[in-house]
Amino acid sequence: MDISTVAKRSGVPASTLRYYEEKGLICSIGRKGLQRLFAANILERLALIALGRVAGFSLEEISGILGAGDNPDIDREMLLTKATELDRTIQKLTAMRDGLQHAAACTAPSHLECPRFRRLMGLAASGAIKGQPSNKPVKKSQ
Amino acid sequence: MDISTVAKRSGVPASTLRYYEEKGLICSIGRKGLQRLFAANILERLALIALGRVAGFSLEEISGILGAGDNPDIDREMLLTKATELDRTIQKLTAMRDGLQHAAACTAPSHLECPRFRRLMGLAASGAIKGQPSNKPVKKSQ
DNA sequence: CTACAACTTAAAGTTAACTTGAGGTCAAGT
DNA sequence: ACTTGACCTCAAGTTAACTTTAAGTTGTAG
Repeated sequence: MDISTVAKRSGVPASTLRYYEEKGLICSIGRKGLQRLFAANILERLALIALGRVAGFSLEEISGILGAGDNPDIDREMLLTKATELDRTIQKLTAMRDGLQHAAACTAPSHLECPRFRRLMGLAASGAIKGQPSNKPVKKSQ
Repeated sequence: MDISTVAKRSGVPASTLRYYEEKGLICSIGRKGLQRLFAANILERLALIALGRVAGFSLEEISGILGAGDNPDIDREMLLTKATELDRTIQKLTAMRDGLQHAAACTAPSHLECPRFRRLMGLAASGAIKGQPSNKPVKKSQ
């Protein structure tokens, strides 16, 4: 597949694909002239990268998790650490989701004054602030 | 409370507090000379902001959710939209957490070849790539 | 009352993750 | 053979979210 095919099928712009290659997150399987050629499994890898991004990992961390090369043997302990980290995040997000849902339905004048909302958020927020707030959102794709 | 007290108690640096105030995410309740004074509930608000950050919302979005002012009446539909968005994220992260945990235990040469891993990730990744990948990680706090 | 540590503002600098632009190459259709 | 459009590289630009720095002000301990 050439780069524009990958771009079309994955939704990831060609410029980003080149950037990812430069960063070692993906690699082309060869060239036809100057044009990069990618294997079919690149789509899967891009999906995993996207997934890592929404999980709040940096490209560097993702590179660590996925392995910069192809199938390096991976630090299993690190994987478990990431899984645990993710688990804490999931718990917070769950509380936040519930909080948002409740806030949408709640009749309290300000949801900051609703005890239910406060309890839900308190759950999530405890530790949120001293934890590692490591996400930074980006322009929405499209 | 003065700014350094807030900083100490919340873990959010004073420079960030000033930045958040400038952006309208928080507001000081007054001044003693030039020094900002904050109400006690600022800590709660900061926790909510931190929470929003790990949920992948931008400061602007958080400002929208929390209300720029104090207790404006909020767009309930937007809250539900955010909750739904969050729910999809949670599902992806859950699949990813399970995938990571499995990968750590799996004996397959590369987890990219382990069918269980692929199934877990496939679940999460479907839509991840065409969805709105709106997270961007940041330097770890501390 | 004076020193000074801690605050203030405004502006510039930093980082990650991209995107854009200029200038060049090349495979493919006519 | 020649044009064309999609690709290439490399460098510079962009954005969000901060941090740092420079220069100035101030509440409080001595």
